[in-house]
Amino acid sequence: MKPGVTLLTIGELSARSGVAPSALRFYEERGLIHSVRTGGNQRRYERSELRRVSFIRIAQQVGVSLERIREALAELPERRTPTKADWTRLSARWRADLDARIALLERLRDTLDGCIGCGCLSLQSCALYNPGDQLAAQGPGPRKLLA
Amino acid sequence: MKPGVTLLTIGELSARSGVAPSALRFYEERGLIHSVRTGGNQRRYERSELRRVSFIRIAQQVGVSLERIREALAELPERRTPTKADWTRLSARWRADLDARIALLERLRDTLDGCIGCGCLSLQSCALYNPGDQLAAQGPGPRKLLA
DNA sequence: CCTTGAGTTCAAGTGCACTTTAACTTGCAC
DNA sequence: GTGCAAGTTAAAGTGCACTTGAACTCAAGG
Repeated sequence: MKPGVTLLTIGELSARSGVAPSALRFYEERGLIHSVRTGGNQRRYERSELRRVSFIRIAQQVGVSLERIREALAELPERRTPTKADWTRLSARWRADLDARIALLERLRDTLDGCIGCGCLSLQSCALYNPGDQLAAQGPGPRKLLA
Repeated sequence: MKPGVTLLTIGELSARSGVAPSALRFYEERGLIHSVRTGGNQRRYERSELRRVSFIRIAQQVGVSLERIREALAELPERRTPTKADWTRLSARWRADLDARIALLERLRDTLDGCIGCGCLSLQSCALYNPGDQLAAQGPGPRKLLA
């Protein structure tokens, strides 16, 4: 066994990432991660896939859809460990989005208290709910939350 | 017509809140909002319901589930405009949660850049992904994201 | 060898948050 | 009083992110 070429089984990747095997297969189906196959058709994962999986989970935690994550990961080299430049590109792309989400959360936190005194959370005047009618204009549904 | 008792139709509430009528009926079915009925069985909403709807949408934007929102709203007086104390209670309840979500987002934003240099996003060492193994221990699935 | 736990595929099922459809009724404007 | 947009219900459908089940194969220890 050549050192450094230790591939992970799906069970091992699952254990190390905390993601169910079924979810890992699902991610692969959707093109978010990749595997090589053994002679007996079993999946084997390179260690770099662990990094991808962790990235997927982190992004999900903050509400990014799998499709958006797939797009982002598609810009990383398909099977090789990403370089500094790869991560920098991805980071820059998402920064505005993350900043916006942070701002929204902070507004909610700060305004929940603030509104208590100001009679807020009435649509006409609430700066939180109605920052330029932008939110309402985007239509209903959780589908569009990060659009 | 007594002044101050202007009830809203579902269409009006929809227009003012930016939430589809079907969603409003759905919220009512789930006990998040309430209506009174006309002789002909049509819904009429008090103005205070507008405040509830806006609250629902804001909370959804930051990833709170309808069930959690329902619980929160259940602590507000069912049909009456909430008092300062009502909002304060609700705000205090959610504060820790919101703070945690903000912290996670900020960590992702700051660490995405940081990890570029530190070889991070490998599960062993990444403080973002693995703050005390807490996230992984919570199991997979977007269902539990805010549990 | 043989057992057994881990892995495989494909199809169907689940939970959430709604939307759509169909068939029907109300209520305001003229 | 009549027309028609806006309202009503119940049931089925949709999109996302998975999970579960059935039926089967692989791989490593005793």
